[in-house]
Amino acid sequence: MTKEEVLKNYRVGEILEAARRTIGRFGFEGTTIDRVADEARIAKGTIYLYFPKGKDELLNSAVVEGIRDMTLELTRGDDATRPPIERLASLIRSMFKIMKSHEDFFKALILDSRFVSYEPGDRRGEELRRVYLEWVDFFACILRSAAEAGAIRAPDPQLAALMLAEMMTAPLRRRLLALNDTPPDIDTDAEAVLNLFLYGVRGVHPGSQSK
Amino acid sequence: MTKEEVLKNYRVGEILEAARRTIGRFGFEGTTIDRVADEARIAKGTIYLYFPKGKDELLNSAVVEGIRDMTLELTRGDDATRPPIERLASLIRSMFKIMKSHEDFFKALILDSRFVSYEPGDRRGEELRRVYLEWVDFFACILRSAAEAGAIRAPDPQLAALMLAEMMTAPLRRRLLALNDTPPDIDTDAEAVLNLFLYGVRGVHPGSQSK
Amino acid sequence: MTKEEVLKNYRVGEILEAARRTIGRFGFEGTTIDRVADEARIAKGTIYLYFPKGKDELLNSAVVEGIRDMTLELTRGDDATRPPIERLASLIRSMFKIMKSHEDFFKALILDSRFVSYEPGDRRGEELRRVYLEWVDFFACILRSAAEAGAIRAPDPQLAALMLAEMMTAPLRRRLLALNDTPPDIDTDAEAVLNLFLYGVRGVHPGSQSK
Amino acid sequence: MTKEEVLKNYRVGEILEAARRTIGRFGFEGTTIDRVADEARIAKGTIYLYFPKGKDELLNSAVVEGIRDMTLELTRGDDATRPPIERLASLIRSMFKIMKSHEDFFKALILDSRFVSYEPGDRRGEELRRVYLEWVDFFACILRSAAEAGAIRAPDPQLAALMLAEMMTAPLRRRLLALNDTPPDIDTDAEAVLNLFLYGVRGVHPGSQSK
DNA sequence: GATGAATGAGCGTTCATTCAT
DNA sequence: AATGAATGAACGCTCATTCAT
Repeated sequence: MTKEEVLKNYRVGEILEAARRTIGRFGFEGTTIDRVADEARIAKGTIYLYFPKGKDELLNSAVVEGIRDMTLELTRGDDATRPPIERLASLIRSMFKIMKSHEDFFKALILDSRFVSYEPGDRRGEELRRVYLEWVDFFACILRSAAEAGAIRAPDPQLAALMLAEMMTAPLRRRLLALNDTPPDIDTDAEAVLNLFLYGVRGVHPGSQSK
Repeated sequence: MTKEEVLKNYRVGEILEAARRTIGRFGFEGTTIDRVADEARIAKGTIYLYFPKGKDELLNSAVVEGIRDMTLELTRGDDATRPPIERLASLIRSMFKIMKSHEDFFKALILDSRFVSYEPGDRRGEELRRVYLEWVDFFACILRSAAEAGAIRAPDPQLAALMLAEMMTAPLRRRLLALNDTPPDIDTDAEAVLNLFLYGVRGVHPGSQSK
Repeated sequence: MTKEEVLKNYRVGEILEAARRTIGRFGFEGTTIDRVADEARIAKGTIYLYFPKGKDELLNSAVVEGIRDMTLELTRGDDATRPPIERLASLIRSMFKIMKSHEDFFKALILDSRFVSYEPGDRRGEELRRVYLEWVDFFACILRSAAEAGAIRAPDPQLAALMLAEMMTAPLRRRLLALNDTPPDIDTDAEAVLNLFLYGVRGVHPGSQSK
Repeated sequence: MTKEEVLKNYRVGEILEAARRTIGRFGFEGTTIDRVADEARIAKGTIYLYFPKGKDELLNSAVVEGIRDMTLELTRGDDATRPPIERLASLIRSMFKIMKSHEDFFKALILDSRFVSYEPGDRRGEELRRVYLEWVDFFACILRSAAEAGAIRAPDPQLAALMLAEMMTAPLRRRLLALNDTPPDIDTDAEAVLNLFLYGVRGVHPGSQSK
């Protein structure tokens, strides 16, 4: 990679990060090119040097990269050799940590998203779909192998993964909407999600299982 | 209620419905006062007679009323005397039917929402929070009483209800993002959600439970 | 025509006139929507109520209507029963008067024109072409009938008409470029054009013809 | 002239030529510094080394030089010893050839020109005026000497020359506006212009002159 | 009350110009 | 001298809001 490309990548990354910060602070609706430029401490016109297709492309890339990074961060701590249930438990805990560390961006993503305003077939929508699908499939794969190992029962692993993904947003949503007064720490939240996902509300709790 | 108030309520309701149709058709971003007025077959200025605080107030009210209506529709078919698990099963199925019948609006709500662009403390955000909370609490109550009856285990019924709510959006999201080729019918989806919610992926399936 | 249509036509006319004044004052390049709005003493947004297709459409319409008006004004003073040469002479004189009375707009039209920036087949270009052609053909018809009457010789009346049209811009261009110090009055200019067009530089001058 | 000056002149010439090509391809409106730089295969900033006064100066110079070159090319084929009418005829034919060979640039010049957007007194406008005047005067001189020789009658040679210049654009304009279906070749066009200029529509045609 | 024409602040985008390298 | 990344003023256009009718 030439020196120019390195610089360009660096700039693109900086702008995307500024975009995510802006989205986190002002929401998607409140994210203007001016604000992103301010956040990135560059001039408005400079944005268009790196994102000639304009605002939509920029925001889309920011979100796509955000999800991609998250997936990477998630998989970095993953150990495929461990038993599937343990892996799952560990991943869910990691996920909560990740969500915590990008809280504002996630808030916007969950509560103010613009996931599929695109016409079906629009390249940008496709990209977004793909990266989201990758993330879901990462979980779905684990579930599938766990099911094959007989550790769990999952007739439709993709759907189960999707539901897991949604479940993980629940505590965040609760916090964001301030529905509870004293939010539990994220480990407790992670436990709750894992628990419900594994055993359901009727299932036998590992702890109570004993006896 | 005076005759004027009746008329006013009627108009307000019509406008809100038009707003929801517009949101369903064009998404939140594509919803302009012009389009809502067109959809309601009234003049643009008239909207400001009934919503003097402007567009945000209108959209917020439309969403709030939409959720409220949904909650009402849901509770209408509910029979509090039945066993909690049966109630839950029935409610989840109803929920899928309701989502199906307002598919476009739901799509916008889930994928293109603008839930909390409001500053914390903003009255509109509060209202939205409250009506969402009511809906969640309706489920939470059922879960609590089920737990007290020993039918389920739910240390944090509100969180469980929230997770259930999120889980129900999973099949819809899958359909909307076209992640699967041949979407199952809504009854199958409802079963899957109920199943995971009750027994988790490790739990004993009712069918397999037997023996 | 309803009252609304009358009002609308009036507004459209006012805007087009303002556009022509702006073109006359600032040239095509210097004509911005803001300036046209200022000139018409209305708000910028109002322009878009009457010209929803935007600036290009507006400027195009302004030019088209300008040429059309000119053609109308020209034909108003025309008497088709008179001998063709006399008609031609009279029309040329009228033309100079008209150019004089819209001098600024004409200046822009001749020196700063944007006649065919349009892609071939563009509706706007077609309209412009048509109205220009109508104007040229008006002269071409007169020339053709004169030729048939034996009064003149014109193997290609349309080309002759075009050349006449161009010839008439010569004195204006001379004035605009200030190529001469003391511009002759427009009657003298009209005479010169008529003379050259009728007899050429070698032809027998009516005056010198005598002898 | 120092070596540096030679190089500078060479660069200036290349840029001006690139500018004319760009004007020919994209019109005046579509001519940006970026495109000229691309066309000249130099960096954008380099243009400002040679044209520190900016874009207007550059485009103006390009046009001025274009007209100057054309005048030079025209005079190169001229033979001042021949009888004036013959000279004229030959020059008109040359002119059509020149216009043909720079068709795109001429098209822009005639139909999309920006001749006098300048304030009166602006140096650039003066330069343009001067070079145009030179071109016109070249013809005017021929006409004057022809008149003195008694070959033609031209009370105002400059105006006659201007009209001749305009007349020559008529066939080109006809072609550009596609007003005729099957454009005649340029020799026919040149004949038509010469004929009208010499004899007018009433004049005695050389052919019919015979008797 | 109801209307919709009018408004103008604010946005996304372009591009002539500058200047550090 | 040559570069091209960076700049920001200026433009076309949208749309929430107002107000005379």
